[in-house]
Amino acid sequence: MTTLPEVPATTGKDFIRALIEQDLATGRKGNTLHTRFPPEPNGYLHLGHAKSICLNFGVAKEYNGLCNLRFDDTNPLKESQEYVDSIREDVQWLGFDWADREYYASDYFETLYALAEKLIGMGKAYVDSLTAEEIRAYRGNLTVPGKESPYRTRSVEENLDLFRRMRAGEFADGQHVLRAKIDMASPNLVMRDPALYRIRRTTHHRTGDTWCIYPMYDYTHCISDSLEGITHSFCTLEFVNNRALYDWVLETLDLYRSEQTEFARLSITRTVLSKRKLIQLVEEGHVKGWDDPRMPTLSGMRRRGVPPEALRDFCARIGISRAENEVEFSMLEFCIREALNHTAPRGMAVLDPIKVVVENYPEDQEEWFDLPLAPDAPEKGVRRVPFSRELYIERDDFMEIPAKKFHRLAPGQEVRLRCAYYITCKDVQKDAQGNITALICTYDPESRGGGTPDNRKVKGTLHWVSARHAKPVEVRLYDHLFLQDNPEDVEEGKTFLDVLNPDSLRVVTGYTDASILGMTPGERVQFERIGYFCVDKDSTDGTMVLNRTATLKDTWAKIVAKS
RNA sequence: AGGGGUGUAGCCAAGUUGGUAAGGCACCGGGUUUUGGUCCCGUCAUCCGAGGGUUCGAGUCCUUCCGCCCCUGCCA
Repeated sequence: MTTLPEVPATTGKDFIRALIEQDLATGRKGNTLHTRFPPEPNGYLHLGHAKSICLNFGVAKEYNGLCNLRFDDTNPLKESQEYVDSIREDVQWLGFDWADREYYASDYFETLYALAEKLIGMGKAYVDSLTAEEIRAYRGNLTVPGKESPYRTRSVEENLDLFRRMRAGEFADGQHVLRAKIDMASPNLVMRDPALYRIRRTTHHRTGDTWCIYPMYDYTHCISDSLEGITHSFCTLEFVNNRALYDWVLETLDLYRSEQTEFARLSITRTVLSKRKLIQLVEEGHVKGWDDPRMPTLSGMRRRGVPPEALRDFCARIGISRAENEVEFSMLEFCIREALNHTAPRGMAVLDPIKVVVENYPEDQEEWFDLPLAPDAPEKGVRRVPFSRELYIERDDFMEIPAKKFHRLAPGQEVRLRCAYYITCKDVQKDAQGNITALICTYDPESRGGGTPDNRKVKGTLHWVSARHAKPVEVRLYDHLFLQDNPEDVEEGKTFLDVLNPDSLRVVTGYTDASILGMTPGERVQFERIGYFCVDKDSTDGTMVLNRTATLKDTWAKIVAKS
């Protein structure tokens, strides 16, 4: 028997997985894949990060490699422990584990500093004393090459002395900066003597006041990757230009060559994902916090009731490529429903009640019906729901003058109450203003359980709640935060805030049976014919609060919309 | 304008030595159904940003052009 060389089946895979398989097959980067997820702790993680997390941790898992969690904490002005904590929680919640490989760029400050001195010694870095404005002016622009700083020719000794004194705190913020000596005429602006270190007298959330100089991203990231033995360093497309510097630093310093590969960042219709805009939504009070269920943050979606597997599935479905993209929100919605359909137990609740009086049902009688928790898996058991003479059904499940194809309740029409009885509407009661106050119906005792001996068909099945047993709950109905697909696409003088959806949150009182009250925060339920809901942490002993995670697909609404 | 990236259906996205356009979402049509949910089946690119060329044959090779995105932080 002959063993043919393994030909990596790269077809159908995204370009990153194809790259990995090839590298693993050729041994070009060794035999163990090592990636990292490198967030800056300056905000909460959102859907865009989920794509990166699923990529980095995902490929590590698929190819038997490792993925580190590394905080890119080089700018103490914007970073804080609060963000570190939320990030750790969110990555874990998404379902990934970094074991003991939790690193911080700040762990490498001492090494980074030593390597900077080495660069100076090699004549590859110098201390510049130009002001920030001057540096900007000297940089030139897209078409005009930059000019060299007059301080570019300082001796190694002078540079070393100055740099050490920068560290020692002898200078004011902004007085000096350490720059790489590369090429002020490079067509790639990133290579025009980029800053490596700046002076910043700010307390760092981890290193405290140990340092008053902090390394820049471009210098820190590649070295951190290298020190951790990262084989593949994935980042988004806006860093393509920075790759030249990433490679320059590692090559010049003769360090292990981690390799950067870029992919397109995620954008989704009806939402914004830029950190700046997300912060603005929170700070200006357009939402109630980072974990507001309308936010595209992982904490927001978690609170909304979105299961982590839905997000992982979503990331798998959208794929990875280098083309700019804007994924339709419906794709996410599909993944959420798909995950919830299999896992959320069923229940019944009426959100906009109208009373039904079953006039031939004994006033003092009550009975209990079994509602399957999972219609497609009867073995999962049932929910016992009480039935009595007076019930609530949904207001829009009744039409006095039924529209075409409307097969719910209407005068003279018979419908099924889910798992209970068939009822027929006999009369409509109204108040002085003409508002419907109650529907007088009769039931067919033969239809107990929702079917009849004569196998008579009814066209509609309605959800219901026994009025006497109904428990009020606060229901928060969420809708898109923005009115248009692309919230950034606004006319001159307007911003994304001008297209905020004023009805993104509607709070109503819903009615359900007592079994629902036993649920605890985070628990999910599908209210049949309405949608998926999740118990909110705002729930108290007195009132339960439910967040609507997603509606069910509504074919009837579509028919109505068309006519 | 200099450098870089990218263009396959409404959206995402496969397509790796050139051989005659995967899959998913959405949409539309039909079936099943005690959720107008789920599930099932079917339709949906004579065409791959545009033009020219090479070839028996091109989304794939060559060439010209066009669109969109990124880069002028002591942010990441």
